[in-house]
Amino acid sequence: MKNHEIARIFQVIAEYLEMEGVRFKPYAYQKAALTLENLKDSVEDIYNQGGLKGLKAIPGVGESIAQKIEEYLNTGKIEYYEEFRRKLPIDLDALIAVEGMGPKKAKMLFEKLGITNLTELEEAARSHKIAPLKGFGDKTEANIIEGIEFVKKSTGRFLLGEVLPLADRVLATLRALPEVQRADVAGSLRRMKETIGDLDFLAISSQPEKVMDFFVSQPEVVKVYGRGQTKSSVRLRQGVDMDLRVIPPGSYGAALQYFSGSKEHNIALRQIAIDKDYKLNEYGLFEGDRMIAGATEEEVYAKLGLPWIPPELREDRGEIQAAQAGTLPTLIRLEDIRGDLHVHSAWDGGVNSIAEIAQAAMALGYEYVGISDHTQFLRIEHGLDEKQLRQRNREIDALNEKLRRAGKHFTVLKGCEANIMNDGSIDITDEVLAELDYVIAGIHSTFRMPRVEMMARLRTAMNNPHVDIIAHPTGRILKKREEYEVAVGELLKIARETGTILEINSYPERLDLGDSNILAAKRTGVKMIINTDAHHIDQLRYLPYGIAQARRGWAEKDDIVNAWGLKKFLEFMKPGR
DNA sequence: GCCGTTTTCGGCCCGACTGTTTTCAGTCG
Repeated sequence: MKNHEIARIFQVIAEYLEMEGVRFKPYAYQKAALTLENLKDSVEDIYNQGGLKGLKAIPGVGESIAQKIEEYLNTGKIEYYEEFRRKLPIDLDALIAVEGMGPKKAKMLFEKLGITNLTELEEAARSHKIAPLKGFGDKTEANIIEGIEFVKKSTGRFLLGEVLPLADRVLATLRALPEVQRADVAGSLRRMKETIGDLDFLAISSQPEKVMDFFVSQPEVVKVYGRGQTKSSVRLRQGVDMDLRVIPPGSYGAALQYFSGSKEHNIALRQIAIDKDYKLNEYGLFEGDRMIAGATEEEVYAKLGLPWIPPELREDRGEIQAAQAGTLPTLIRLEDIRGDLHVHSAWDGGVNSIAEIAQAAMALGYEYVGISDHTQFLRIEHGLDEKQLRQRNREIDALNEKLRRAGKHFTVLKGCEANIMNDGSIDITDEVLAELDYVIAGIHSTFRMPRVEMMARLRTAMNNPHVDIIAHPTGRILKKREEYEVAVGELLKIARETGTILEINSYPERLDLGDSNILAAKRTGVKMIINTDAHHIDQLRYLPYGIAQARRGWAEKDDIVNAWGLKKFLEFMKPGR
């Protein structure tokens, strides 16, 4: 799909415009980029069927942007963008990925020091060339160095949400090949880790040659590292490396186990094999020279005296002991989820109407959906004030009435994503909060607060009898920003004491709480909720990423409040309303 | 550059914070 390519270009155009200090236009390009990113249909199809007029029907796309899409579809480039790149030939994306660096600073550093990329930025910062510049200083320079270090730590890894759709596509194509009897994804992707280094595929095939031919000649391959009988490695245009191994059927389970990892889990498993005088490797489980298991994972685990362990648990975090004791958790599944409670509507600048959201949620088989628009503090997100919240509530009431009359067993809940101010207070009056079905509260400003103050802030918010759920509790942004100063142990204790639910946010950059915090929450007896934070109905499909985190954190149905029916869910909300 | 149940022009993207300054520019949500 060209949608993503064009969205990316629009995003960079927005940054270039920002750089030049142009007002409002960046917003228009950003909005168009967001819409394209989430569009279900390909712009090629839309253009082929409806021409320029069809493109202009896309929200946020007008005359000028439609023409640029047309230009890209016809020529593969957009001259407006190329012009910017000639004028300011810098790796803008990489530079502003550094926390604290924005388009303006990037421009300044290019003009004064000729900095075009991360390496040059780091060199300049380390040799103290940046601090003396007007508008910069020692702290900015130190922050840049810190930011670069964080970015470097996470380079080479991709978000689960970035690579999973890609891997699914490759896997589906592999499985469709007549020469392939079986194919699976292994590695950290199978374990659904939040970030992925590279993709490992395994296959059984009677004609490995043909499978390898296919693998190395996929349209997105830009580099072939190697092509052999049993293993090939390639790099895709998206920057991801992929391996494919063809495995003999008798070893397939052992190989799947071995290449799924984690390394720590495998070491522990091999130790069990050694204790039984066996040997375990990627070819099978051996007693002396005799293979006693290998075709399936189940038989490998069984011969080691263990039930099959779900890949998400394979981190040597106690899953082997639990398996031995027969106490493995029954992990939460996508099918268990009854509703999504963190969804933004057009009321706060999201894309879709509440009716559209309800429709989409029903199509996903949900029993309820909660609208959680931003509140007034977040002006940029068009946060609602009390009056607007009430207006919106009336719309929801009317919609519920309509659904009821149509005989639908579906409920739209009235919520909000309120802001936790620096002192822990909420930016909406108690009176209006009490009129909602539930309240999510989150921190959206002043992240660099010292730990003691941050915890006091959170404690105050969680003690508020109207605050039911804390959104993205640690504030981390994967590959971009560390957690804010949260003492997770203390947070969990307060959550338990106050009956506050902690969110598992499914947004691919967040996945917050993360897996180990989820496990800690479960052990503390804190309830959680898996939400998408969707700003567009297509983002309701982010939920599996949150489910994956929850599964990695050992969560079961009982731990997750939106796996409960509506009545039980509502009864669990605080009695402050 | 987009958009319209007040508008085809004039709004939209505001407010807090940080780090730099001595009144403000840049960044972030």
